[in-house]
Amino acid sequence: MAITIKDVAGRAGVSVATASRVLSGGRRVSPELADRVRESARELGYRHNAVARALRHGRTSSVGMIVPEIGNPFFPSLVEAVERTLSESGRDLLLCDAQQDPSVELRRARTLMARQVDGLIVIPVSASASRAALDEVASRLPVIQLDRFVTDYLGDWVGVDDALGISLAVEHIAALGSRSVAFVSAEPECSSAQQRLRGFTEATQRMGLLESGDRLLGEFSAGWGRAAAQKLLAGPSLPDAVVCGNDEIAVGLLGEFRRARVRVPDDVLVTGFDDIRFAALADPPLTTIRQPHEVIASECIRLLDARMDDADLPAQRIAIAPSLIARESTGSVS
Amino acid sequence: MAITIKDVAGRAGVSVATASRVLSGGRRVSPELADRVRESARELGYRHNAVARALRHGRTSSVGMIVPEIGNPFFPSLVEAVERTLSESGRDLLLCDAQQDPSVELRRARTLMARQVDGLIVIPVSASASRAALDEVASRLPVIQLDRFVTDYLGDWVGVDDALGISLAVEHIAALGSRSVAFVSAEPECSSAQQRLRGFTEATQRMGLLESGDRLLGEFSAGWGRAAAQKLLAGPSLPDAVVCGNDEIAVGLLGEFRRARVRVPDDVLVTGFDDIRFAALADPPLTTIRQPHEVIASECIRLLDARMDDADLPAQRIAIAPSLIARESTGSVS
DNA sequence: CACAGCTTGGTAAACGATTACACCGCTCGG
DNA sequence: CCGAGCGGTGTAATCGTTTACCAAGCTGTG
Repeated sequence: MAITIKDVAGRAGVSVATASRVLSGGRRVSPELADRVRESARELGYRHNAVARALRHGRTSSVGMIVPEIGNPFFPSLVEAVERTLSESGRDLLLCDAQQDPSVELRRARTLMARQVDGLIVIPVSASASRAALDEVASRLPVIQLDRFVTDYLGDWVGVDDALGISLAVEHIAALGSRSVAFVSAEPECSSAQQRLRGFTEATQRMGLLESGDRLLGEFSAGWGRAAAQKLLAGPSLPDAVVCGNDEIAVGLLGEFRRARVRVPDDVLVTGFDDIRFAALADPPLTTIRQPHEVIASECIRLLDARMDDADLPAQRIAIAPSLIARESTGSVS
Repeated sequence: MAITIKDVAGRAGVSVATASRVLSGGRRVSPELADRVRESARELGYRHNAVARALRHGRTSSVGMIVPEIGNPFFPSLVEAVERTLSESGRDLLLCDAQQDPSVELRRARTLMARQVDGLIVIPVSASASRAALDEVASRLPVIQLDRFVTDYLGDWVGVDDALGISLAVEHIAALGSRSVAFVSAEPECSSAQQRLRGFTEATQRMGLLESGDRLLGEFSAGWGRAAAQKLLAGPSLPDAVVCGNDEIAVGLLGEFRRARVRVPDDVLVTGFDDIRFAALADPPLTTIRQPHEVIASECIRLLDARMDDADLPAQRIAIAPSLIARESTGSVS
């Protein structure tokens, strides 16, 4: 068995209470005893047992996080930012992957609750089907929705202003002279998809642009971007610009356009969303909407802490403005 | 306060022992009492407390994992596979990011130990500087090194056979007629970089290829790929092929070649390593070495479990063969 | 000089679950 | 008819820590 505080106390010739006070800084302890305890702990290689401490305190100093699918290149950067922010206050992250499945998401939420995490950060898989998990958790724990939210669910949320982001993209291509524009995104299953769609509709109307072709809604993947490009190519004429719901779609689309010898940006402008690591490396480099991960993560933790402080705080929804990163896919920089 | 097993027992009119036996299946309990307990638990919305259970059992049913940098696109897929594999046996993953810094890595290892994880999976940041963390942990916990390993460290490891992978790439480009080949990779700071470098040296010698230009060693990033491409372009002549240490480097290199109007594969062949999500979407699609994540993850957990079973098992090093994925960057499929 | 008040240490009770052990009442075999 | 054995239940110890409470000793003041 590992060294416990009892062993440390024994070797130092003090009671466990004193040892505990020295090691986790409760009350004052006389210098000589404190030294003896520290020395003894060092000699024995004592390490505190966070499980026992958590049981006693009723807090684990850990936060759970459920992500729809960690393999999706946008989420790791958010996870990284959250993990870093938490570590600044000495807390750890328990990460779970929902495998894009609301029932897995619910199971994960339950095990995280069982592990007594102090709070939960959820990027919901679905705007509707994730409600069950959130409801169940929220009755017992502080929960913050990150990035995406559940429709009509009254809870805290922090994320990027998706509609604004898309409108930045639309304004950008309009300013470059585009008159007709297509939208390739995901079915409005999660809030991001919904808000981006709404943002697109509103912005195009506001700016008096022609919507060319149907809105092509599939999923947030390069494969869908490819398929959508084929649909566009099969149509009577290409739009002046294609606004994509995320970068993966845009990258897939660019690949298909390239294969079909459609030149970007000469023949058609293309924009993405998220500014994932590879957006700048695409061919051509992708104009996109950047999400400020660090800000989003730190607002998320701030909100979580506020909620932990006061469960009766009114729900907050914090939408953070993204920014447009102009690259060659919308302008001949070369 | 939350509902405890005491509340459940009280409401069902039985002792906590009986309630516990019903709820976590210890000894047999008479059907009527069992029903009463289950009913009472349901009515009260009882959820067990995994912290208390862990303290009692001395096991947490959780595994820690330390990753050099979750933002690096190769790691999330490994994390995903590990998480899924663990969840099959009802265990959770505590994920930590080492921020590419061995001292952060050590701190993370310590907090994971404090949390009493049942085992630890480490992708070491450095082949030398990560030793301290591993030594400290290994004396108390089962540890498996994943993907990378520490030099001369006697511990379990599971990963891909890096040298073999590179030799696959070299043989591939040799078979396509290349006579001169450059190697662009990272400084041999971690074992992957070391093994890939060794694999390159051995394979080129074995096949009698000319090594063109110096080996260009920087870091595993697209930025370095770009810089390396510029160095190659500045040289007297391009090699027939460039073998890259990973996909990010290759993608950066492709971008720079494109800008310089060097045609791939016509003027020069390029290969990557890892088969990250974006490899197939690069321009041209990247020939690369695929790592079988699922196999690696499941072998990793198998080894971890074996180690947990018997701490005295001799150390195992499991190198899994990768496979070559041929795409257009080494052949004019179009 | 006596006593209030402060400091410092120890004793023991939590935290929530599991489980060794004791006990009770039944059944069944001799 | 008695005792052994067994199935089912409760009591209480336990996991490692923190901390409320208590006691003892010391200081300083009226």
